[in-house]
Amino acid sequence: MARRAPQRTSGPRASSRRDALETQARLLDAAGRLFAAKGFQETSVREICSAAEANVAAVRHHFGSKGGLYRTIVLRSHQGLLEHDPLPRFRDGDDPAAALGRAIEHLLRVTLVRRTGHPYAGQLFAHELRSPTAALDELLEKFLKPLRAEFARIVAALLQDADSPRLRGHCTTFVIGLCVFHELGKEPLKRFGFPPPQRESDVPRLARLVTQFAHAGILSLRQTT
Amino acid sequence: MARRAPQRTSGPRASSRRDALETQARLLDAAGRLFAAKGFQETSVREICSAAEANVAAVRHHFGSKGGLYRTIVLRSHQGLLEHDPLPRFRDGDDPAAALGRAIEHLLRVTLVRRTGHPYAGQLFAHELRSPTAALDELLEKFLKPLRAEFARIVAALLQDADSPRLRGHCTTFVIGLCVFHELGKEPLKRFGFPPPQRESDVPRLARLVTQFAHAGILSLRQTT
DNA sequence: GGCTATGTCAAACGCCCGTTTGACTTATAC
DNA sequence: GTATAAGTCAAACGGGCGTTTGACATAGCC
Repeated sequence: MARRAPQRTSGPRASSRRDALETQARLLDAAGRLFAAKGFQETSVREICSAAEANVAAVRHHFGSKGGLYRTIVLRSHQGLLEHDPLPRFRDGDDPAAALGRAIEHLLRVTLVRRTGHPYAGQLFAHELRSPTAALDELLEKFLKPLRAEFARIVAALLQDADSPRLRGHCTTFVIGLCVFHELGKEPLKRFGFPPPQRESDVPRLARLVTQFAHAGILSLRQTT
Repeated sequence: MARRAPQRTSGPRASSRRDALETQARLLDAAGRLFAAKGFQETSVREICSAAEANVAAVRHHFGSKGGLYRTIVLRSHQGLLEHDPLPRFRDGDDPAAALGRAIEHLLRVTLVRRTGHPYAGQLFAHELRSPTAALDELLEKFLKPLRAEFARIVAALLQDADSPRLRGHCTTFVIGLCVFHELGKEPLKRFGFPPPQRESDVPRLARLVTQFAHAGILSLRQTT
């Protein structure tokens, strides 16, 4: 059971606190990129550490575990999202149609485009929608719940007298689905020649189409049987 | 390196061709259920064989590999789908609004409800949409492509003079997204208190809402800027 | 009878996974 | 100077995975 002593092959390495922060940063960067591209389950610790030029034990040392690293990334992405792209608030008296347009453009943007401050939030979020894990109810609670509530308020204003919990719920699901499907169904859409926009500048055009479509849909449900 | 001889613990088992078919059937049944519930990657061969009361080697013997078993299941599900729930065809002269309603109800039904003849097709399809693998382009080609083409023809008829490849493509994506999102986003929807219908009898009501919403949305895009 | 093909089984193979170990190096505190 | 804490590293641990092995049992055929 005698453990062979590790043999130093290269020269001595620095190990100050500053190096530690750099290692953490490299791990966060590589892991964020890989988790966003392939999801938690499909990304291995060895893969992350290889990309980050770090030792596998660094994950445990700095983040406790693979899950801890992932949680850190999701949390920071969400934090960056809140800071750089706050959800536009719909206030009483605002034009609900305009608010719908703003909310849809916002959701499409943060879902599809790599934004500074939270470059992977959209893809991480999409992976969580696809297959939520226990560790990530937090994301649903902190991000998706307020987002859905915001859409629901706009939808309620548009439905006017026809508003009811059931109808509002369905409409809200429809609108969010219209936006999120572009990311969720990205792969099949690509294969059929309709790749969702990835550039900032292409979002408004799609947002206008979705908004017009959704707005007309909601209004039509005011006269429902 | 001497391999210990396997010791028979229970009495002799029959091993006729009829038994073989039964074993295959048990494997297909258990694997279909598990693959549909958890996806290919997250389901292990040992798990399948345990549920099917079969030996792990049976998978290789009857289907070549785990992938072969999965391919068989996807293929049979698609076959059953074609036989039991053929896609309603939109013919020239049909009312496009009615055709849209039929197509939407069809897609919601086969996606959400466990149908006899292909009980797992919808969920298997959703798993493939989430994370397609090379082995399953076949499903996209055989099922999703004709489906999308059918929706596209209905959309084109509804758009009338405003029809263009780009607008038709977007509208088609919107409509399919509206239907499929109920399955793709099932988990979050459940957590927010809006579980998608699982019973046959609940589908028409949702289908009517989606159809009205989508119909109004498409018509509104006839006057686009 | 004997022969072959087919099916089943427990056990093992080889690989990859996340995690852990313990020696080593360095920065900081006393 | 010495002790302590922090960081890095190669190597191993323990377990799950899909797959493979080879003995054994049975069915159909000569």
